[in-house]
Amino acid sequence: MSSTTDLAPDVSLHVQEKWLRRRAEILRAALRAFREKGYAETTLGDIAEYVGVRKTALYHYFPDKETILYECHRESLAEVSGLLSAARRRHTGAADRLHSVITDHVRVMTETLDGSPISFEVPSLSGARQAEIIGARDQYEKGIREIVQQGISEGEFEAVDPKLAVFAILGAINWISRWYRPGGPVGTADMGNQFADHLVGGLLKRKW
Amino acid sequence: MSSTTDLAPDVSLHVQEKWLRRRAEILRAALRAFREKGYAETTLGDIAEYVGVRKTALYHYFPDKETILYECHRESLAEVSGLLSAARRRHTGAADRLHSVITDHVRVMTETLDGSPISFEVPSLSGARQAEIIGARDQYEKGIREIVQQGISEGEFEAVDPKLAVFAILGAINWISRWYRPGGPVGTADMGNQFADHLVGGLLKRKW
DNA sequence: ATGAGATTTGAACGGTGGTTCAAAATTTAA
DNA sequence: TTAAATTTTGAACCACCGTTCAAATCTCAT
Repeated sequence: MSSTTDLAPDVSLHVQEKWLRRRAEILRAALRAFREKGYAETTLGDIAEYVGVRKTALYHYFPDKETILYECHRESLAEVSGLLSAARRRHTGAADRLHSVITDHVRVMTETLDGSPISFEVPSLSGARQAEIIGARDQYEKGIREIVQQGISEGEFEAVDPKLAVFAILGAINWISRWYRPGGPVGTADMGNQFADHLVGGLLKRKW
Repeated sequence: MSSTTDLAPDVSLHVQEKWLRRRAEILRAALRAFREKGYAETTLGDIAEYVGVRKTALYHYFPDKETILYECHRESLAEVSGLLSAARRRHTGAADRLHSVITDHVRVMTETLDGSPISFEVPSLSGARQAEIIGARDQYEKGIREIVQQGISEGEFEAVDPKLAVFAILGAINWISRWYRPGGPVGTADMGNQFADHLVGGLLKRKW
């Protein structure tokens, strides 16, 4: 019947929605497995077990293992991609914009992606897919760098190397996937704010 | 002849030193391969190729792949483990101590470990080894947390959750392995200082 | 120079995991 | 209810990779 990204045109709406629900379930299970074991050590059997099927059922929804990873990446990026423009709309100053991006990114990491490890698994993608994901990631980084540069130019931030500053910020945020567990003992509703205060505060011009 | 952690007692000094040199070379190659591909995707053939031997030669020096990883972990921890006590000896204030630890840790990451990805590969260790590495890592984190707590208690730092603050700091530092490349375009001699200024500065009590 | 020891190599093994494919099972729609 | 469509399953395949082992090669020490 299906190509594994969408359904045949004559399939009923009910069947389509059921298919999409199962597909989404597989992606959720994959994300969890990748977080726990990494992509390479996760077997299709692991993912299937979390879903409650056998590994070969996954081929009804995805053509191969890598595509599952790729789709996880795309979903993660979709969550993150609007954060910059939202921060720019809401705020004019660099500090407020940066604070907003960080807070939102932490929220996405913890509430939507459940501590997604996806930032780590880029090298497992092949050729064009890897280039695409890296491209989108680099766009996001660039956008944050521009905010930092804005802060420096307007005298709000110390004259740091924006690239290093952004790597530090994104490192802190991406590392959340290493320790954050939904319902775990660490991490509260306010952690986005603490992260942002810390990471933005450290850039502000010192008043001596 | 050898057990793979040391040599037979009657082996000449010359042969011992040669053996140890080769062994160290293998560890260096492994660290590089793990950085580039991750532990799971790195084959023994990859490591061997970097050394210029065949994969089976590695068994003369290490009993299995995991032991290579374990030894990489131990070496990394050896580099990091003295940083806390050094900072405590050198400084009395929390901010100075924290600044010192961060600067030193960044230096170790970039100069000694060439951007070691080792923080990421803990789940690949089995049982007792994993517990050991996690234990040592947790000790280090705890030490940093105590510095942060000192800063809070003495009114030097904002009243943050020390655990979150330390995760942010260690995230930023560990993330270096994702973008830092020896001789690469990013990263200068002063990046440790920028990182430390940023990450410590963000904790300092605000003066309004 | 030579024999012993150290080091490296290549062949082989076995287990694992991604993938294919056809049959079985389940669901759907008339 | 029934046939068609969809979904799941299990058997099988094969490539790959960690590991073993004995032979080949190299190095060392006398």
